[in-house]
Amino acid sequence: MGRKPCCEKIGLKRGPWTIEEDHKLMNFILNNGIQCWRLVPKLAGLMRCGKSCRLRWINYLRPDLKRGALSEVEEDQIIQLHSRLGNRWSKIAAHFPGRTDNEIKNHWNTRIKKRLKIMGLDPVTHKPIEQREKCNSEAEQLSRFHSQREQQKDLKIEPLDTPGLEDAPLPQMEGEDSFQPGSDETINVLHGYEMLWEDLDMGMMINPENNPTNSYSSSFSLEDSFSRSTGESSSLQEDSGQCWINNVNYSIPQWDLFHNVDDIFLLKNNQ
DNA sequence: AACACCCGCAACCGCACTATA
DNA sequence: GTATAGTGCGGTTGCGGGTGT
Repeated sequence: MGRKPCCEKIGLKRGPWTIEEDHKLMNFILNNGIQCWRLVPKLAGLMRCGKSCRLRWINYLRPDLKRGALSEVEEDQIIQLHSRLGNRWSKIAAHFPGRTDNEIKNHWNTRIKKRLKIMGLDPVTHKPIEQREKCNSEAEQLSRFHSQREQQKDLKIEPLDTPGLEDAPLPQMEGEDSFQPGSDETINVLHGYEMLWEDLDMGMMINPENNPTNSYSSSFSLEDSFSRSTGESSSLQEDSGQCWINNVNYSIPQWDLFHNVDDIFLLKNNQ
């Protein structure tokens, strides 16, 4: 059948949002609520499609968003939920107030997936990967590890698809025999693998977060605005937020005034 | 200092689902 | 029952910053 695009695309702006656009969208929604996303850009004076506005609001401008890196506990919960729900990110995100499906999806794809693979777990099924596949994966890891080392030493290395590796026993965890895909025991297995790998001095590979690199969006951040209104400041904000403050000067709503945002929007929508 | 590569994240795209005429 | 509009969701892409050489 083929649906029409949600809006006329000619002449519409794409790409990163500017502070002015954020400001317009925020002001409009706070004053009028959300009734029809298609009308939002027109009424708010934005050259964007409704879909883009919706996404920007949900993923970035919503006042109840929780910013900052996901904690290890949250990460474990995501793994648990993923084992039950699969890639239903919106359902998973529903368990984390203030987190967006996009954020969780990104985190899964960039970190958790790798972490599980390195631990020998299939990120899709949460089952231990087939022995051969696992060996290959281990071989890959070892290959990278060795090649980095050997590159430093400028030495020739042996090929890694040696029979010895294939015959190597898989790490056996307690209760692994009774492992059920999708069960909560996934977490136990994860912790078991972590301990094992840490014993092998591979902790840095499993937990790259041990050496985190602070990243932040150059776009407008509500966390920054909150910090400014409350005087709170994290180390991250001192770097990014302060820089932002120094360079941008415009008024934004005081988010701590909106204790129950849902009520506000429901009220608007019911009018 | 310059370049290449890697990684994380915001944003886009297209399909699916639901409501409605 | 069918077509269409609106919205939600998941997969993918591309940009920008960080890191290594």
